[in-house]
Amino acid sequence: MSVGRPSNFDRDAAVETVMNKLWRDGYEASSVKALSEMLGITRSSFYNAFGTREALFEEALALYAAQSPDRPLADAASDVSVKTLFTEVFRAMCKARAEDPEGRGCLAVNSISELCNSHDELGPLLENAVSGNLKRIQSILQSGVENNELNQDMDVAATALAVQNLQIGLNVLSKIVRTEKDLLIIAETTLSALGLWAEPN
Amino acid sequence: MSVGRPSNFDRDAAVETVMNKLWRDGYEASSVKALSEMLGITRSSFYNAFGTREALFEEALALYAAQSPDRPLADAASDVSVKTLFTEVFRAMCKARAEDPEGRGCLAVNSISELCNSHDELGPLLENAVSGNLKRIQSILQSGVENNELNQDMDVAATALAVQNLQIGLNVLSKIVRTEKDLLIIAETTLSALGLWAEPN
DNA sequence: GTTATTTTATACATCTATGGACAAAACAGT
DNA sequence: ACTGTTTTGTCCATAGATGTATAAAATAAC
Repeated sequence: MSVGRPSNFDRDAAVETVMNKLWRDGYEASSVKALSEMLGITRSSFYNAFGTREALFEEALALYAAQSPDRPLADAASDVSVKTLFTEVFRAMCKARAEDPEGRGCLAVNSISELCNSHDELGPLLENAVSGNLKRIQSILQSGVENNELNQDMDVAATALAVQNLQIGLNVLSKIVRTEKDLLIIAETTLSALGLWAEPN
Repeated sequence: MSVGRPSNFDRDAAVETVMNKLWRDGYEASSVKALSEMLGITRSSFYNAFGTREALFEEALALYAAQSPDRPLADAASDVSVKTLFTEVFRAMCKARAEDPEGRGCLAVNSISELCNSHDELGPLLENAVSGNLKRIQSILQSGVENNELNQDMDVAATALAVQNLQIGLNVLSKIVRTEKDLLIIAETTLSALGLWAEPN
């Protein structure tokens, strides 16, 4: 154990707890007071352990990203089928969203909706996450075109935007459309139309 | 003028002011105190004039719906081209979202993201708005199939969900994608793929 | 001018929320 | 035991937020 008085709580577990609350209730609805009480610590310990609420948000978002259903898009090997990759990722997304008993959608998308163009620090952070996501989708599509898996005429930039839009829409709509079946219909209909669905109809 | 002491402010203008603040900052970030100060009235007058914050939210949302770019979907005549209708509505949406200097997206979608599955009264209200929207899209598509304008094989229910998802996604993404051109690319790419874009490519 | 009505103004009590200050507590190392 | 380090607990001052209660003000109707 390191030097100094030992901490009274599990920091990693705390970040996860906070992530789930931010996911459910949003950023502004999660005050330092509320978070501290939920963790069973004083605000004093909170500030000492996490610095600011913004900093903790960033930690929670990083944890979320590491376990998000679209994570395979981030570390995509170049040898798998592009259609299969998208199909599987959207399948996993629909399943995860439908299985969440609280219907919280996606922490990142929720935060974009709440904070972009209104929070000075976190807004730009989320914008960067979105443009990073777009670049990954685009480069996956590009590799599919180069592999001859996708149509040579595909407008990669346009299609990437459409796929990202599908992703964001699904994550919002999953708060209301609560069955995996209906979410899958959205994903399959749109991806099929874009020429990106792996299974034969 | 009616009986009693005359009001000190323009109620209709107040609802519009509140609508714009809710649009920009969201529901929870718009306290009765903040709204009252913004309107230049006391909280006393606020409660007297509007009842509760929830009630005022409903008024603001109704005002928003009446001037929203997707309003043509609500009062669609049955004799216009379905493709043209969707194309024009999405064109107008892209234009409106890009032109908003504050990048606020859509009040309804923002509120769905913030309040669905967390606010007891407004959550269900927004859910109903979404399902009403879906029904309108669906009935427009249905009329297009019956008019032989659209493919007879079209899965109307699935396509309606996909269109609604496009709509919701665009409204969120418009907070980050700030040019009308890029928003139009998303709309055109997706609607074209779904067989719902009016112009030849 | 009196009455009824409605809005406005002020006060109240209570709770939330923030962030810093400072001392006390609990450890590791020596 | 002593030192240095880190966490904890407590207090502080200030501001935001809510909803109600009560009185005062401003009008229309009569």
